[in-house]
Amino acid sequence: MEKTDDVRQNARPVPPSDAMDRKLLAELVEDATLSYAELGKKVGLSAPAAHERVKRLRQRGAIRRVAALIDPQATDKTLLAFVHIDTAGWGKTTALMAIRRFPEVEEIHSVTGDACMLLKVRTDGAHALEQLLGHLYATPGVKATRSYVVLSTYLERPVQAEKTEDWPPFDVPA
Amino acid sequence: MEKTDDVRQNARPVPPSDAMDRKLLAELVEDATLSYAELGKKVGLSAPAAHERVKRLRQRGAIRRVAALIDPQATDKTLLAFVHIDTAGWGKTTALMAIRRFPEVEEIHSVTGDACMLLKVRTDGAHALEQLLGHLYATPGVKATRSYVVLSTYLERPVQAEKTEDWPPFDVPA
DNA sequence: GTTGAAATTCTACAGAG
DNA sequence: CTCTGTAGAATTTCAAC
Repeated sequence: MEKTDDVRQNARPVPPSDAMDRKLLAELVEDATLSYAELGKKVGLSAPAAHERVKRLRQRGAIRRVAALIDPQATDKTLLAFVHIDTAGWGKTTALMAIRRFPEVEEIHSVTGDACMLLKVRTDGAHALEQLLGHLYATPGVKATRSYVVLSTYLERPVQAEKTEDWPPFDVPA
Repeated sequence: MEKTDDVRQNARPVPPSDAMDRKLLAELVEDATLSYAELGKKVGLSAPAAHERVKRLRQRGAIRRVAALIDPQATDKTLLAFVHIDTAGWGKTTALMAIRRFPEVEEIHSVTGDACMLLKVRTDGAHALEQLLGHLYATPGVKATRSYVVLSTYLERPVQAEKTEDWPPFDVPA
């Protein structure tokens, strides 16, 4: 009947998240191959209703895209590293941004702390990382880099839909 | 007719990558909603051929899963940070691993360098990050943490299928 | 938002190059 | 190993409640 009596949906920078959308997103993050019938059953919705909401989530940009997550080893990306970069000045990032043309570069962030830029890179061995670092040092404005080579990855997952609302007290873990 | 007369499929630790598989993986990383007909057309294969190869890629584990990539803001994850952790000793990571129960934690790696562990976390603001850090400090073995808060993300993408085979000389970028 | 049915699409299986 | 063509099955999508 009513699409929804919540008008916030049209408030442009709207966070597209009510309880049901969260559940849908959580399922789709885990497995985006589900049919709308299966998806609906998991969250307690009919197929057409699930389809309608997912379509909206896509339109709003909440779902950016659906991607196959591949094993890095399948494409010979055996070495994962985080590279901290110290630059001279700030605006000079445009030259640095050129390294995104290398598929080995997965993330580029500007950060607070004792580094300016932070890269996540995945190469086929140490030599390829060296080549990449060579390009970094050849980039105008790059003063120094510090690399953190990953020994083991214990967890690596895409952005989760769930959020911890009520944080438990500190002395709980272990 | 023949499922396949290629026995290599059973050669266990096979790197699943020939030229065509790479192209398929590259397309599926970009958009996994393509039909086998569309996918085949993009890489120069018929639908059944594309289907057969993709099925193999899934069996081999080259394709781990198909996931919806969502906008962090859609689920109120406005703050991204990388947390370096210094621990006392190494094996004590089991207690630390408990923090994976928080959906805010996206990655956990052990790394070389001046830190032992590296976390990628995405929280709803600074307070939630503080809560998370509180749990970290309350974890046995955690000596200190250094957080790098992300100001801007210029690039963030899943593992790419392509690989740079021939690295260009250093003085090319800019 | 739900149910039911029609239309379209895709998947899977033949045989042939 | 790949292509064309077909049959089957699943989905998406539209209708009405």
